[in-house]
Amino acid sequence: MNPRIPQLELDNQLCFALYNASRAMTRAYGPLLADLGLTYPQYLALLVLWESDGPITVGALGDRLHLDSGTLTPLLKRLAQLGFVQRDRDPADERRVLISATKAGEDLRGPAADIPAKAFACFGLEPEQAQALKDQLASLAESLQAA
Amino acid sequence: MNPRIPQLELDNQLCFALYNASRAMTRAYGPLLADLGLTYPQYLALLVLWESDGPITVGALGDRLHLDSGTLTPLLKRLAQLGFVQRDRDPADERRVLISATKAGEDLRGPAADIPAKAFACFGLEPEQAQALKDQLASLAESLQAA
DNA sequence: CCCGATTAGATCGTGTGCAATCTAATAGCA
DNA sequence: TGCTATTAGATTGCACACGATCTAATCGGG
Repeated sequence: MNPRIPQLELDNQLCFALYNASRAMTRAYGPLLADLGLTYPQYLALLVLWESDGPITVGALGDRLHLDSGTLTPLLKRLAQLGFVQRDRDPADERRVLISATKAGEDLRGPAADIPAKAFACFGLEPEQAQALKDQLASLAESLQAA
Repeated sequence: MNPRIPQLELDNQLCFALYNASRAMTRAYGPLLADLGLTYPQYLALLVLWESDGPITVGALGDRLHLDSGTLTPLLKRLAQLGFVQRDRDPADERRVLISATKAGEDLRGPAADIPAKAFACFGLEPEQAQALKDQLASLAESLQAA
């Protein structure tokens, strides 16, 4: 009935492969993060906080994760509710809100350190392959953001 | 202050590269699809309908896209509201809902045929690279779903 | 110093994702 | 044939994403 249009077939779409793999990855992290009481985007926010030298603004966090305040504000409020981060107005510039990990947030770092290896075990990839794939994806994201 | 834990650094995470690239891809498709009045997941649903031989159930659509009824039911209702698909109970099995593209939905196929090429132009990749990346992502998704 | 422009977050509305539960319909077996 | 188990979708609740708008605070030129 339908004339085939090869470039529209789902299995030919890089975009779908990416979309599907990304959701599969998030699902794979789910159980690992549930042990810590975190969602995947919350985990990403903590990764940024853990490697930052002191408090950072919502904007800086957003630059790093490519998320805007519409996403981050409620996410950070939930993390604060859970006791993992603090949100304080910057006295030097009252427009800004400084985010920092609390003691409880810092204490998640230890258990979290095991997660990447556990996840990696599900990838079915050699370390070099994973590295190469990561680099290709970073490069692709850059091209897409430039356009 | 913070001891560095390399395996927790954001830039070392394949998961984040994937998450970020996927969102960048969806954003890149946004303007192209807005011309047709579609969101990205709605576009994916139509891709499946366009290549299917007649009406398909919600479940079959979900199998193809790896989405459950909690996501698909409202998405398909919106597509129906827009006039692009029809939802009919299967007379042979009243539990099932058959989804089919309407005339208006079929008519989107022509303009949609240009979209993959327009998107591809933003990838900064050679066709063989894109193909290889797609295959790697499909393989990764399969490993993740198996685990 | 004042005022218009910019900036940082917050808020709102819409549309996914997804787990959990619910309901109706079919299947399958005693 | 009845009854229980299963199945297909729908519904609910929660957490993102993200465009658009709002508000308060700061900046910068005159």
